[in-house]
Amino acid sequence: MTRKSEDVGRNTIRDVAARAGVSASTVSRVLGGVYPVSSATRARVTRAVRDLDYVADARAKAVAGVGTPTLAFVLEEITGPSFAHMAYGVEREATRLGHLCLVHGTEGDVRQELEFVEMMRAQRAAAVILVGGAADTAEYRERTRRIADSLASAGSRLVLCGRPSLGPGAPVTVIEYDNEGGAYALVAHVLAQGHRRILFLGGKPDHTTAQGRERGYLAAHSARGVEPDPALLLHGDFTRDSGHRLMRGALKQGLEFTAVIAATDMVASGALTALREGGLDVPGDVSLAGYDDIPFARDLYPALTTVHVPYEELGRLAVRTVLGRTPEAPDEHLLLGTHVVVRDSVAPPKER
Amino acid sequence: MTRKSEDVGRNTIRDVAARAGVSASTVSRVLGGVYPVSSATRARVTRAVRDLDYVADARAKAVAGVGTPTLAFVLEEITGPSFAHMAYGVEREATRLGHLCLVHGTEGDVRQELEFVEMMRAQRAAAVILVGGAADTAEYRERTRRIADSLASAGSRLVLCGRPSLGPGAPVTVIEYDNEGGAYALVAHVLAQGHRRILFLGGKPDHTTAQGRERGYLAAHSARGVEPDPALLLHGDFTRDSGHRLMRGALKQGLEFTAVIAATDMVASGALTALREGGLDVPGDVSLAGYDDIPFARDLYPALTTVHVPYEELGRLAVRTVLGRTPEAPDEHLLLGTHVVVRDSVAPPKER
DNA sequence: ACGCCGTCGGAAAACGGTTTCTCATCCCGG
DNA sequence: CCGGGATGAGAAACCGTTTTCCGACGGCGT
Repeated sequence: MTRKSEDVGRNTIRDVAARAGVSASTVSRVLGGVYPVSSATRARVTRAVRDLDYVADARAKAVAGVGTPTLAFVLEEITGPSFAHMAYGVEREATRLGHLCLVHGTEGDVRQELEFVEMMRAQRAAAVILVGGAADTAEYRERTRRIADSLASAGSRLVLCGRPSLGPGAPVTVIEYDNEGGAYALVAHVLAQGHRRILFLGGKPDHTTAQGRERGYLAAHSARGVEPDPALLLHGDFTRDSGHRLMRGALKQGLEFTAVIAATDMVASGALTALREGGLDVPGDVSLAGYDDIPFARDLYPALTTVHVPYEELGRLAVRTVLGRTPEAPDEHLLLGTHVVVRDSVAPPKER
Repeated sequence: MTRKSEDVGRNTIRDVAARAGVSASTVSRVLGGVYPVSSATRARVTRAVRDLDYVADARAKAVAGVGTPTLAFVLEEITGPSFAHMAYGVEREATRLGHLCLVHGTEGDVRQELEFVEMMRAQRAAAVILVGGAADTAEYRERTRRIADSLASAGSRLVLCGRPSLGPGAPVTVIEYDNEGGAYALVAHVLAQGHRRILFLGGKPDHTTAQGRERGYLAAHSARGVEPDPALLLHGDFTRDSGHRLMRGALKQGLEFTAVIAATDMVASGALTALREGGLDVPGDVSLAGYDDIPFARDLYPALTTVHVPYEELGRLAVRTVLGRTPEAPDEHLLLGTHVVVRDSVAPPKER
């Protein structure tokens, strides 16, 4: 049962051909499947292949124009739980469809992103999926537009996931979730409980994801006819530590509020700890809500009310959509829904 | 300042050569860097390259024997926080060293793992990093040994990360952390607080990571001269839900214990919620500890005492080590330390 | 007996690069 | 005026596949 491994080693199709006493073309044909080849020859070839433990070089196949192209997934932070779920969706769908999946973290650095995209162009990747917000400046649009064009010209397609879309006509696929809508619904829920002074622990001011959530916060207020106090609008980033720091600062500063909305569950998680350290009970003294619905949200104490974002589905959809398109297809836009998950961290404000 | 993009498109080195009025060899040399080429020619070529927005096909380069090989990272569950940190380490170190990084999730399925390894062999990947425990059966060893050999023969090297190592002589690099030692130290800590009946929420019985932690649990007991009650040794898996279910079962069943050790922080997280649902205070009524030190551990309430595992470093080391080796190098073994992180979830048992 | 067609397999050209060989200049000293 | 070493650049071979093109061979109908 054990394989004759006398002769293993990095070997080519010609080695197989030699061992089977046929030409390289024949080996290729046997392996390829369709071309008519006599069963005797076929047997000899498959035998040789097995003996040598031969696997065709995928890169050479790629050059010859066969073989499935790779696809690339680019995010800011691999360790973020929400990004991890997108990555999961992308990877699962990619392997389901038989594609390899490259991954790259940019650490929010534009230069790294650019460099990586260039490498993907060289790899002739099927698609490059860029995820996560960005500063939506004119410079961003121009730069990303150039990326999209150059990828398209190299035969790859750019996918923007939760990123600001470019002007119309760019060869780009955009997959988004209803970011602002989720925030709106969440804040509306908190307002409906009777809260009127809601602290917002936001992200970076020029980060589009942060901006969208902030817009939702504001829109929900004005829909309800309440004027939000600008002093309650804080900025940091999407990390746990930011939430902790911001919350601690707000407490020390003596800000008045009865509820806190964190821009992400991570932020909420840090804020929760800070509240606890400040001796405050959640939701008894102050209500708290997050965004993203990461798996841990329900194991926090109290279980965190938050907005569910279909991250995995977002990833799956990104690859499914892009693999159907020709690289030069015009821009298209998909929007997935979000919804509030009500748990235990939001309650009506205390009477005073 | 804008690029003349009249002529972009998937174009080859020959297109560039034609436009610059030189031969393909010359273009290659200009791009390659070292070969002497007159500055006039060089200028013309670089100009043409820029005009066409040309990038050499990385796959073709690979076939020709230049270009940096890819490396692959295989894990069970991409979304697991500890795995995510390893992935982060691997990816960071890979890009630092200029390598691309493929990622693949097996969902614990041996067939998927095998298929993927075969693809990596075809890709002529520099290394395949397999992470996460496995059932350490004879069949496992034989299979993995075969994988190692076949990868080595294709010029790739296998890295086992937190996985049972094979017999000596296998062409494998093994990077581990002190799994059992961490569990030992943690349980010793809990015993030192005075606990004598410690519930263990373990993983799958044949999973080596789970086994190691279980061994640590037992060893710490016997070092202290206490006989652990076998009824306190439960099995599940490494998920949050498993912890929740197991804990709920133990409570319902009326098991007696004053402390709980969970096989992972995720398990602890589920267990914590179950304890709370059961009206028990942690650590007032029962102490709780986890394993992995995921970032969330300190935002649980109470902050979770756990064992820190240097996951990111593990990943970085895996890459750094393997890229220095020739594929056929004999087996080598690295062991990283772990340590207990004392937080608030463990206290002395209640007087009774 | 002969032409034709279908089946099978080899030689050679592609794929997009790099690298080795080879050759034409140029510049210099003798 | 001529030999010779740099210097620069093209032609051709190569990397490992696939695919096109073509030839050989056997069977069949007329």
